[in-house]
Amino acid sequence: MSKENNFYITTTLAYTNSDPHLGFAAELIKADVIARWQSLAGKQVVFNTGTDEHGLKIFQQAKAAGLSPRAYCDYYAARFASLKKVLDLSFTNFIRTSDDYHEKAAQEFWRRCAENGDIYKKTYSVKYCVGCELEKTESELVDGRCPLHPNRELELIEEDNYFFRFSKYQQPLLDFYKNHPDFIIPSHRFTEIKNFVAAGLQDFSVSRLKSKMPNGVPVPGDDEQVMYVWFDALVNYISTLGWPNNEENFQAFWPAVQVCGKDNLRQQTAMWPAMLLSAGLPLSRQVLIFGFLTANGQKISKSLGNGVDLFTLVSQYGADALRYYLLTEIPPFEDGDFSEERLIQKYNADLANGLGNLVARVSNLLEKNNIITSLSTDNEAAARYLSKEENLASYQFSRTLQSIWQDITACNEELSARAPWKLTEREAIAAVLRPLAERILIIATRLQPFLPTTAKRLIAQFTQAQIIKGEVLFPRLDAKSKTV
RNA sequence: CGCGGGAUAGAGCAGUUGGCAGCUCGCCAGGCCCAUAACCUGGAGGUCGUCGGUUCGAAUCCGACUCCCGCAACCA
Repeated sequence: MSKENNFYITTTLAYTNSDPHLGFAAELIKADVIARWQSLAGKQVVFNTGTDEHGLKIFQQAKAAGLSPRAYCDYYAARFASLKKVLDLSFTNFIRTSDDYHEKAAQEFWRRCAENGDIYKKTYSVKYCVGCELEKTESELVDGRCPLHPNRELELIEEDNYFFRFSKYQQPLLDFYKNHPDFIIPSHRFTEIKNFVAAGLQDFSVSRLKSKMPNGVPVPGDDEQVMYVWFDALVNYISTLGWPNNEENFQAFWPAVQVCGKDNLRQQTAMWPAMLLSAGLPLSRQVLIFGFLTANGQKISKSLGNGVDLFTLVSQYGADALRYYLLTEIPPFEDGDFSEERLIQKYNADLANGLGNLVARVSNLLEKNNIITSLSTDNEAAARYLSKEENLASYQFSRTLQSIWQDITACNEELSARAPWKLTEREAIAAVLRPLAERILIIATRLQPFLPTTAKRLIAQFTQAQIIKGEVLFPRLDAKSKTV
C-alpha cells in the first residue's frame, strides 16, 4: 500500500470518569465526516478513538466503587465504544490506554526519551490541602489558598518525580511551526501556541509516586513511579498503529491528523510534538482545534451532569438529525450553543420539509405514473465528485451542506415550475422526473460523509428501476416532543 | 499595557483583496395542490458594540473605549 493512498485521523481519548457528553460527540462526528470523506474519495483510512483510563480521578472513583481501575473503566469504555453505532461512526480503532500493547508502547516511548537525555529526576514540591486531603494545582487555588478551606494553610510536600526536558525543545518547536504553516487549524490557535512557546517553556513532570497513585503505566526501571496520565495517553496516537512492533503499519499511516477541543491546545501542539522530537519520530501532520459546546447557554459539566443526554437525543431524533444539526449550526472551530429547540427547527425545516419532502414528491410521482428509471451508483464517479468538495478540504462542513441544500431547493423549485402533475403524457412527465431522480441520487452521494444512514437509504431507493415512495424519511416533529 | 477570540434583523450565523447590508429559522401576504399542514413567489424587520480618523466611498483599514468568553502550565 502506498503511503499517499493512506489517511490517518484520530480524536483525543475520552477520560472515563463519566458518560460521553455532547462536546465529545461533536468532536467524533466532525472526525467521522473527514474520515468518511477520505474513505469515499478512495483512501485507505485509519480512524482512531478510545478511552484514557489512568490518573487520579479514575483511581479514586474506582476505589470508591470497590473495583479495580480497569474493571471500573470497562463500563465506560463500553459506553464510549457504543457510540460507533449510536452516532453512526466509522472509526476503525478503539484503544484503551489500559490495554497491554499500549502500556508497552508507552514504556518504549519513555525509554527513547530517556535515552535522548530528556527525562530526569527532580524534587518537586506540591501544595497539599489537609482539609481536602488532596494535592492542589495553582489553577485550583484562589489567592494562594484552597477555595474550599480558605482558613487552612496549604502544606508543601516534597517528592521526587521525573521531568521531561520541554525547555530544550522551544527552538525546534518554533522552527517546526515556521516550516509548517498549516500545522494548526484555525490560525488564531496557531498564533496562540506560538506566543506560548516563544514566551519560554518549563520542564514538566511526567510521573507520580506509585505509592500514592498506582493507576498508571509503570516507569521503566523504577518500581516506585508510574507515568503521569497524559504522558502515556498521548502515545496512543502511535501505539494504536502498532508502534513500535509493527513498524510497517506505523510507517504507512503516521503522521496523523489530530482533532481535539481547545483545552487540549498545549498538549497536542506543543508537548506532544516535543515528545515526538525527543523520541526521534516524525511530528503529526495537522492538528484541528475545535471550540466548546454549551447546552442552552450553560456550560456542559461532566460532574454535574447538566448536559443534555446524548443517548436520549439520538433515540429521540436519530443519529443523522443530530449529526446534521451539529455540523450546520455549530461552527466547527468556534464555541457554539446546543439548543434542542433549534435542533427541532433545523430538523423540520431542512430534513423533513427540505430533503424528506422533496424525496417524497419525486418518488411518489414516479410510482404513481409507473415511470421506470435506470440509475446506478458509480463509485469512481462518486469518488471524483467527493474529492472536489473544496469546502470539506478546509473543514467547512456547513458550507458543503449549504451547497447540497441549495440543490435541494433548486429541485423543489424545478418541480413546482414544471408541475408534472398537470401533464397527461407519461413521457412528458418522465422527462421532468428522471433528471430530478438523478439529481437526488447525486445529493445522496454527496450526503454520504454527513448523513450516512440517510444517504444509504436514498441510494438504495433511487437505484431501483421502479422507484417507489416508501416510508417517510424524516417525519415532521411537533415542538412538544421536546424532551427537556 | 499577559495571550487569544467575539460584539451584524426576534434567534442562529455569512460577509474573500473597502464599492448599493446577506443567508437560514421564525413572522405576514399571495400562489399551488404532486408531497411530511409540506412546496413556490413576494413582504415586513438592522443607525453592522461606542467614539473618532483615513477615503469619493468603511461592517470591512487605523486609533481609543465598553461589554462578553476562553487560556494564564500539569483540569486526559
